[in-house]
Amino acid sequence: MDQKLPTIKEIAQRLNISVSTVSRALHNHPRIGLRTKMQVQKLARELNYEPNTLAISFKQKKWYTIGVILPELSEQFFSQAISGIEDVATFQGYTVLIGQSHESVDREKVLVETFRKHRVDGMILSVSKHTDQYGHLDILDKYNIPLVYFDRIPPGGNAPSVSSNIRSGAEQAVNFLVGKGHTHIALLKGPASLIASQQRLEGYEAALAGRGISVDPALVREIDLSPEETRLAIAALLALPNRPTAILCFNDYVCLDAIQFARKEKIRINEDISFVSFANLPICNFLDVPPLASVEQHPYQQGQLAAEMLLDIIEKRKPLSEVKPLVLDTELRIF
Amino acid sequence: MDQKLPTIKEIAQRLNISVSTVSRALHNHPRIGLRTKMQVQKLARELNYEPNTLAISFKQKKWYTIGVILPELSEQFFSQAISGIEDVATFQGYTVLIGQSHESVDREKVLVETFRKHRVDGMILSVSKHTDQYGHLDILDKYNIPLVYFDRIPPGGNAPSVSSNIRSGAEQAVNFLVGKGHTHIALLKGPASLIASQQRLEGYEAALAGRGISVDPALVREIDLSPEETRLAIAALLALPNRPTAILCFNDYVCLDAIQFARKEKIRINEDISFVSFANLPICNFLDVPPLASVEQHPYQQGQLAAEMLLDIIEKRKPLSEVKPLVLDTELRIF
DNA sequence: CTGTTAGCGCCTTCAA
DNA sequence: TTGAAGGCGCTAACAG
Repeated sequence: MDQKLPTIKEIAQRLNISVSTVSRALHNHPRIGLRTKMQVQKLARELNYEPNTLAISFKQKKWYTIGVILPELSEQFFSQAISGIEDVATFQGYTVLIGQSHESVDREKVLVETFRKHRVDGMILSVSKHTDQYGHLDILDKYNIPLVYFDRIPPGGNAPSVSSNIRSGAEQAVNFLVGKGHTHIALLKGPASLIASQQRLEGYEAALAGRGISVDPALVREIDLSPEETRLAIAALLALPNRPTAILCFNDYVCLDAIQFARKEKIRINEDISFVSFANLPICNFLDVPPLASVEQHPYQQGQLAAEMLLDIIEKRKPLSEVKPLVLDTELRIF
Repeated sequence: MDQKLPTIKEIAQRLNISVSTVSRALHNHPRIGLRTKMQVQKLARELNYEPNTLAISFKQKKWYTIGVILPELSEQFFSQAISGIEDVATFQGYTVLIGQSHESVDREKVLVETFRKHRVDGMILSVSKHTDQYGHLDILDKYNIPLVYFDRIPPGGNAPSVSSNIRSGAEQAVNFLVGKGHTHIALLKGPASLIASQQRLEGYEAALAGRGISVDPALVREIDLSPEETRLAIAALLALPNRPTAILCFNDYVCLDAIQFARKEKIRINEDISFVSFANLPICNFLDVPPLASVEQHPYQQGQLAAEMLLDIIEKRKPLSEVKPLVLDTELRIF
């Protein structure tokens, strides 16, 4: 039983030298006797010495850990993102604490508090879809805990963040549909609390305007992303005197729900009504009738960039004033 | 800027008492003056005092964190599991470090080492599908770091673990198919390194034997779960003089791949060949032609149980000798 | 080149 | 009921 791990103190005693010498030898300090250095390192190896990270964290008031709070890991968008975050963090010697808000503001608050109390060095967070106040996040500033928003970012402000250019993504999608001859295009936009909802609308309107098509407000439905509201929205759209011939969905999950409901109403998918959405999740590849196209948002890369941004701040490689929100271009994946 | 967080030392100074008194007052130590206690707690509240978890971790050699290593979070089975783990851990005051092996043994090793060096209090791990040696895991014993295997458990031994009764799940599935009139049932079993592969085979054979159907070895294909091998297996099965009329797939992802390939070969899904699989992932609900049935494995609950088991060990609520591998019953979800 | 000292924040004997 | 002292493992400023 290696129960007790060796400490530098032990090494020092065995070698009859001081702990500081051991510490320096272990760190390859320049002005240290070659002989002693060798001795120390040899013994350290023999004893299987490993620095106690807990002690180091304690001393340096830094625990080389970042906290990541995402709404829902079973959404592939977020699970791919966490991979990107994890890879970068690991590479830079950090570990990743994970927490899911499950779209609950309360859980989000609790998680932020927990991570703060655990003194993580920084956080990456996608706000829950119900988050419309940000006091629990602003507070992190006071504690000097850097925060990078990921994908779902709060309105206004220019806090550090990484997100995709949803507006142009929506334009790409609508232009694609118009190119296919559609003029009656509906939009399932998300809840007002997510600025990405507004951005979808802007892109949608801009694209239509660019093609000289007027916006029919009846075709724009706000939903909370739940299957139920999606169902209602689809029902409402189908009940319209002149139905849309295409629907741009908030994301692939909404799209799957929408397709399912539409199918129940005997709509022939991508014939009677064409579907286009956001995210381009792997799941789409398994559908026999996927949406016509989906806006790729590169979650893995976004995760990487968010982690890099956060670590830049933590390690002070960049002054905070130089850290700008990062907006990534999307591209339309056509099936 | 609250830059500097208050410490008990500060409180002590302001109140002209000793740190030990403060410490005790904060902990509601029995023999402490009511007046002093009140004073201390009041000031603590005013200063927004919060114990430094880093210091406490350091002192107690315990950092109230567990490490979880899973193959792939974008597989819903594992992302649901992590939710269960997270919920239990959070509830008991622990945080969760996450790492994905991405099915690479090397990454798995690195993660185990990283977490060990970070002195996590315990780990939960699903071995990668290529893991066939366990030295990197056995070593944790020496360091007194408890480990609970989750779902993918190593052969033999009775290390603490939580997994489903795959054998009986396979029986359920095969019986279901036999009930539908199938006698020619193929099995896509997984790699030999996963004991769950063998368990599938056992259940498959037992069920067939029970129904008086002889096992045709040509119908049992070992695959590594990659789409490519799935494709080859399907091709091989279709090339058989008398094709199977049903296929039991290793899990839903394999099943989706299999269905996709079969469809390309003009097979009518669940008519020419019926498909049944394991996991019952949410994704199945979005398929217009899902497998006929899928063996529900309750990943969320399994995650919870694994976390509870691990925390029982960590907190020594149970002697290690009493911690037995836990095998959960599955149930067949019919679509 | 190496040793001594002090301290990070907290808890826990041991004394008073 | 309270205080003083020591120590967890490591680093770093200050001395030789």
